[in-house]
Amino acid sequence: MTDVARLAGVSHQTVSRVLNGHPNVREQTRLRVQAAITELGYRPNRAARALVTGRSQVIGVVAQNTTLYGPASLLAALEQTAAEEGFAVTVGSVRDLDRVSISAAVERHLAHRVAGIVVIAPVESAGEALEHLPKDVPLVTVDGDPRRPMPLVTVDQVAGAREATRHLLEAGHRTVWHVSGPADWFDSAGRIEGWREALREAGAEVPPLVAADWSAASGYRCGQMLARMPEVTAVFTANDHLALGVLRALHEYGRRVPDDISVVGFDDVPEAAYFIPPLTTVRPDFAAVARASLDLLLAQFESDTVGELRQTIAPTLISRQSVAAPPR
Amino acid sequence: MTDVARLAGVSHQTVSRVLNGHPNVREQTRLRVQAAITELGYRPNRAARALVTGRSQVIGVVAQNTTLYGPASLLAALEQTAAEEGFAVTVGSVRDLDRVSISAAVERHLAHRVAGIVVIAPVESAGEALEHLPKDVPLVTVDGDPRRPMPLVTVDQVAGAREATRHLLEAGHRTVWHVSGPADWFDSAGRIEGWREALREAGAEVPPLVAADWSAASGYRCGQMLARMPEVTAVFTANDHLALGVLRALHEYGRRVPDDISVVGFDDVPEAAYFIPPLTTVRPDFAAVARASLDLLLAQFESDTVGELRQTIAPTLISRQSVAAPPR
DNA sequence: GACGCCAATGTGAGCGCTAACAATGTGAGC
DNA sequence: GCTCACATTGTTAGCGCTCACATTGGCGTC
Repeated sequence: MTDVARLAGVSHQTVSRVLNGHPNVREQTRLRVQAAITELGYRPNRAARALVTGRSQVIGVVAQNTTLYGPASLLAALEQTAAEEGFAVTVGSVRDLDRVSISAAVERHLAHRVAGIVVIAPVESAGEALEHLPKDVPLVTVDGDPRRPMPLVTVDQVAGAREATRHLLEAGHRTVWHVSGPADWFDSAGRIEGWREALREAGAEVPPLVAADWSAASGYRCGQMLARMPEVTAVFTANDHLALGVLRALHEYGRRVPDDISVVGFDDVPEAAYFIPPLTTVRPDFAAVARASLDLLLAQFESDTVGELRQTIAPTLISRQSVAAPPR
Repeated sequence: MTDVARLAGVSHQTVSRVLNGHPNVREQTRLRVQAAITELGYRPNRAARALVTGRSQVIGVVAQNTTLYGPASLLAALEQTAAEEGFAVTVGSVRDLDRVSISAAVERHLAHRVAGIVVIAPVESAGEALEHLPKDVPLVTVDGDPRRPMPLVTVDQVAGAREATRHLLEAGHRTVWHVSGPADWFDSAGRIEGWREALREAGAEVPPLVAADWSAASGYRCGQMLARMPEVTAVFTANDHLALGVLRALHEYGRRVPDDISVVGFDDVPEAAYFIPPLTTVRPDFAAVARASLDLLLAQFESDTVGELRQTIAPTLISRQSVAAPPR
């Protein structure tokens, strides 16, 4: 920086002002400084800036399994959005979403003086951890516990599930079965709730819940059960991979989709359109979630609004060929 | 740090020594300092350390589309491995893998004074960019151009493809068709090469290449073509999503898998075992790739071995039910 | 007992930057 | 022409840490 200043014939402070887009710099000076920067290939040291300002232009993300489609998409969207705002993103993935692991990951981020933290905390066990975190950095939870008083962005699971279920009822099915995600995920809970609500609203009978995890494997096992129950004509699965497993089981038992049984998934993974048959599913808007999360962080940077701030992102039903009227 | 020093009754330098595990500190002193750290909830400021040492404990990753299964898995594995070594990972995703975008992403990482950079550079256009990068930071490419003299870690695409093809030939097929990935990806090129080699070695006829991209959609379109060609009895697709598209097309045209046509994929995505039928595929070892990449970086930290260092990770064939003998 | 050696600790400087304030220059207004 | 306000630039002091070197004390050696 000193070199740049010397070459441009100004003080280092003026260089700093140019770098930070300070208003009171003469146009001519600015150009001279920029020329010097280019000529020397100067690159500001963000570590030094972080030291003096106490905040780096980095946002920390805490997530559990960034291999799953949902978290991976969200992470990518966050990175994209953050980059647009001039922030870098560091990932702190975590083996389990328990209190100790989350605290450790947050501590790691704090040691780097990140400007803010996004915690993807979709399970029960994460909730408590978040309340006991140091309060000295803006924090937003995604898919977190709706009952806790923290800045939170979530996909509207209830609305999505309700829409999926209603879609099946409107196709003429008397009721809809649900293969749910793991019991401790808020996503599961929300989807179950939406499913139940839609059934109740329509006055339909609520069949027993079929509990699974998120994997195609467990979907397959549940599918083997459902396939042998002739009264099952419509299934809403908590995600697309479960749907895939169900589809395969139904196929093996010779039950045709959608002729004999209709299936709706959740997530709209890119290959859902190429399942056999193409899957009707619910698409969450990850970009919007990322945008909202970042906005909530940015808002906290400006004012210290410790907020009950909350954003809910509505998902969209994507209609394909896995839904039809029930057999008569 | 000063506070900790005062509370422990030592100098700030001694605190620093304890923090960095320096040898010449009396055990008793170390304990006193650690007690003070705990009591005050002191957390070292890594930005300050980065400033004085000129390197932060952060590794920058440049990648294009971290939503795809391969890159996402690799990123997660890198993060995991880096964490074990005490490094954080920041992601710099990039819209296109051209020279300008890559340079910009690398520059962003350099501004943060990352300790090293991993570039996931699976396409032709990335190669040139990498040679013109500033040399002042250790850098490793993953899935990059094998012809360029840089530290490189790759999955052995050729070996994987050869194994997949041979597996089909050994099942009795006269030849194997290949649905390839995008032409400018090294992954595609390697898989094509392995496929050709295996056919030649077996003295089998080499059918025309069917070129696609990585998506299930394009697999579906290629599948529609292959389904109508009665002489096609075995297909090796460049990834599992292509296989999914092919499977659906074959299904629609009434060609049974594996009875009429056998299919092998590449990647072993988690749901591949639940395709209809379960997909025989080739599984790359992302954890090993991550490990090797990090080792190559760490090696560069220690000595300034500007290396022709190169690591190739062999993938494994996972045999499921999408392969059988050809119809007679 | 003087000496040297080494382990353990302290001291001072400075990494590259920004914040706060000080010091200039410039033009309008009288 | 002088003053004042304001735009522009410079100066100084750290941010929290590590590095290089200085200092202290204990112990073995001759």
